[in-house]
Amino acid sequence: MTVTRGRIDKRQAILDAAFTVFARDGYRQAGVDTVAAAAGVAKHTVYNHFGDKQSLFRAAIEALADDALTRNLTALEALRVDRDADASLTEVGRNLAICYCDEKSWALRRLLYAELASMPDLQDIVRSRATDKVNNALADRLARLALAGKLRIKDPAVAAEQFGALLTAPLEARSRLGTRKIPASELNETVWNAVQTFLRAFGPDAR
Amino acid sequence: MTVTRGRIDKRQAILDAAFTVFARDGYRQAGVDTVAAAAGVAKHTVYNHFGDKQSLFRAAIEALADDALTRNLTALEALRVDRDADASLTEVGRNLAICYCDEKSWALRRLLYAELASMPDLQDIVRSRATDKVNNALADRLARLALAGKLRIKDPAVAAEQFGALLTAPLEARSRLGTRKIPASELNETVWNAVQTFLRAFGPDAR
DNA sequence: ATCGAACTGCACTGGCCAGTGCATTTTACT
DNA sequence: AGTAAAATGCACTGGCCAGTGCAGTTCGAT
Repeated sequence: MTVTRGRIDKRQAILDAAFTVFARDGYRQAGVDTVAAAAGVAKHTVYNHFGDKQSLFRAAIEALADDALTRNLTALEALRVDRDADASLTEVGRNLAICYCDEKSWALRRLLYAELASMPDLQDIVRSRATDKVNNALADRLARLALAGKLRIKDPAVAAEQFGALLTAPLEARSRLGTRKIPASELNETVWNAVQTFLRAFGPDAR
Repeated sequence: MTVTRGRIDKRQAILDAAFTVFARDGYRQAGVDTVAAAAGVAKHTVYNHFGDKQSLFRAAIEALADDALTRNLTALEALRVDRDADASLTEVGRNLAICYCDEKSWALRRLLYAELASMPDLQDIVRSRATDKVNNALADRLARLALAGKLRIKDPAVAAEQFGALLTAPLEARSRLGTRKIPASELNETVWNAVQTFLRAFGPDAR
């Protein structure tokens, strides 16, 4: 049915395996042999599809970024004008926190950080494919809440930046850069702290 | 005068060179030969002092963390009860921002992130030597401001965490993980944004 | 002046791994 | 059934680098 189905399947299998192995071992430590084995594929096949190790890595990062984007955009959908700001922000906060603490997200950030020096463009790729879009979407939704009189916001972009900051920075510290799983109660508390502070600063009756 | 002075000097030279080279090339990519050359020392001397590459790396990280601690604690000294909260917070914010954006700080975070998987204990070392102490010191000072009626804070630890979040997360994004130098005007603006939001949430006339 | 510890220069081993070549087999499509 | 593209298995090269061994030199202390 599908054209060259076997080929496409293998490509995806390699991509998945590459992510798993790179996330576990890191880019340098991971061997192409290991990736091939994890994908159930001959090493040659990997090279046939991706040319060299670096291209494979890039492809894996890009796929990961796209995946993160859709998950984050979905998380934002809980932020609606027709809802109570407090409850809505809390739910979005929780959703975003869960995305942020996902094992895949941590792996992506780790790999990015680690190879920042040797592949500086990777960061731009991830930013333009995921981070920026999520921030913009969040700013858009905050702007609508502000228009509806539910928030007092001068610059939606700054507000979005700070909402993200109040969420992610504490999560980063508390999860110890992703090496510790945050218990649900602590996660909820962190989200609650972020939302409370955000609302004190930007809520409808903020000074 | 000093016992085995020559030895101590070499040790420090190696440590400095190790930091420079590791920061530039990354732990894996950096060669011990390169470090030795940068220190003006024979490779054997490096092994005499530090045993193996990993121990050298750990020692360099620890020295870096200690250095960061003292710089950050100094930065906090601008936060005084006898000053205007706004001006005081802004100055501390600026000081901390400068520490955070320092090339050494970025190098430390990068190396930490990159080797997180292979040396998980490094993070604990850095946290206990630097991060935690800075956060505690900040929380202490905020508590004194609160006692003096200049801030409305329930939990100083959370307030400190969030002040840090409002500062560092935007800086991380805007400097693109340290690969871009933030112009002074933008840095000031970021600090100002953070302080304004913090004061709206925790200022004396916050709701 | 002498002794010993620390340092040097150089050559070498052993392991790791990206990437290649080739002969063979499987798969997809006609 | 036949064909070409894709995949496989395996052996191999070449480069990189941590760590060692050794013979000789410098330096600080007594």
